[in-house]
Amino acid sequence: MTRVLIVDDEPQLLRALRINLVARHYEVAMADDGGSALRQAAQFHPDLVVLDLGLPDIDGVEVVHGLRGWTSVPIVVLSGRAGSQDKIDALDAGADDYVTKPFDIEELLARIRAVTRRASPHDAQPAQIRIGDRTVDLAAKTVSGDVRLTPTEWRLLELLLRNPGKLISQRQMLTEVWGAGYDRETHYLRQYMAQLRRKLEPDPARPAHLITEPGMGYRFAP
Amino acid sequence: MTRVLIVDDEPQLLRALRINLVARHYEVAMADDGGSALRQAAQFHPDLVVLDLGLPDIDGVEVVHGLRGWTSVPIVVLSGRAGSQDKIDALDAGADDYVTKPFDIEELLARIRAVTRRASPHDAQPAQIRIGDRTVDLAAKTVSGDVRLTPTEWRLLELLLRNPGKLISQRQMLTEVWGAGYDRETHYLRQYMAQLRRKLEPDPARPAHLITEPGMGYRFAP
DNA sequence: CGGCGGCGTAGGGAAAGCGTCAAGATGCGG
DNA sequence: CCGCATCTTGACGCTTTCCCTACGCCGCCG
Repeated sequence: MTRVLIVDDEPQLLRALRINLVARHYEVAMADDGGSALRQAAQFHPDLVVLDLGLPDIDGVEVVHGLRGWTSVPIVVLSGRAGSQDKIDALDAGADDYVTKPFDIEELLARIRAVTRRASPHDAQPAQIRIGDRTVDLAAKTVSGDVRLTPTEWRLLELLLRNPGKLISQRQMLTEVWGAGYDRETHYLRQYMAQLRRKLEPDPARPAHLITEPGMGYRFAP
Repeated sequence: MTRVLIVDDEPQLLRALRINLVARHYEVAMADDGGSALRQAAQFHPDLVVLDLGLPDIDGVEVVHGLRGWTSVPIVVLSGRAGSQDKIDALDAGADDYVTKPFDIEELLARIRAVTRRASPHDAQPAQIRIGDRTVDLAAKTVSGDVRLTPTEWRLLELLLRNPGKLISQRQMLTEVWGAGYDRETHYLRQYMAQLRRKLEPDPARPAHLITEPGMGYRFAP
């Protein structure tokens, strides 16, 4: 299920979008200014952000910058301003698409489908991954043997499993799982890596797949 | 250099786009109907396709289908038709963006940058460097043969490997790895270069790739 | 021949980083 | 309002890594 964060200061537009998206089985979160948008993005971890440029507190382009500092989530910008320079600024700041108001809701949905499809090609690859004697399915969010993981554990595990063999730095893990501003909280990592090892490793005391690289980060060894 | 295939049946628009793209250091190929577009795409292997919907032979949406059958190259559609249904059809066929004529050339270029930026990190293949019988991957921070390096060793090795064949002065190594103020601590270098040789060189006593230039610095010989 | 500067090797103590246990917040659904 | 699951925070041994000192080797030059 695709998770969408809608950011707009007009309640009726917010409401209209939410209804349309929920009807199409999107999971929706909402924000009505730039500050709460950035906070929501860190907490909600959307797969897509629909962002109005005309916000009461921060300029929309700044919100794009703020998001791009730590995530590559697709961003579709809405705006009343139809000028070319506005579009260029938003796109070059890191937005993926730019739609001018008033817009046709069906067109917006098609553009949402387009950027979402482009951003998630990893759904095509086999989602079944073996860790010791357990099997993890990232798409179905299941682990064999009646093991259950919390949302945070899933985000952390997914990040590691999507980059098999590659070292993931502590900074990257912290910003991608907990959001920007958490780069120093390294003991969150120790805490949750320990949990994952307890739940997944055959011998949690001697991890064979979720490997620590001291001073740098962690690595998933297939 | 990004390779772009432009498909349009109006010679003057074709020409205008080519000039603008070449000026921005894109590599450009052109086609003026659907058939030659598909043929060109197969031969030229573009990183981006700019596609006019109104072609003399095949409908543009069919061209999108034809391309999507075998490639995921980004497609930006141009069209004179501004109706929502046209946009939806093109986007759902697999296009990444839809621009209605007449359009501002700068806006088109910004949209080209946006879709290219989104698609390009995909073809990033691991940069592997050979040292003797070992293979080093700087991105994944791995060395073949179960060799592990410490953070300081990685910083030092990375500096040398990113400048193959080039002499790196002791001063530069010390300031970049240990920070300003450590210019005199040359014995740190001896210490860690010895470690790297032990871990990477086939015969650590006779280094063939991590080479000392007495009194000056060190050099990586590929 | 003997001092000297630059280099390579070895080992030990200090510090930073890590794993673990445990308990205090927090949020959610009943 | 309470209980439960989850997320934070704190404290304490243990391991890895880093920093530092000491020593041997080699070529150069007086």
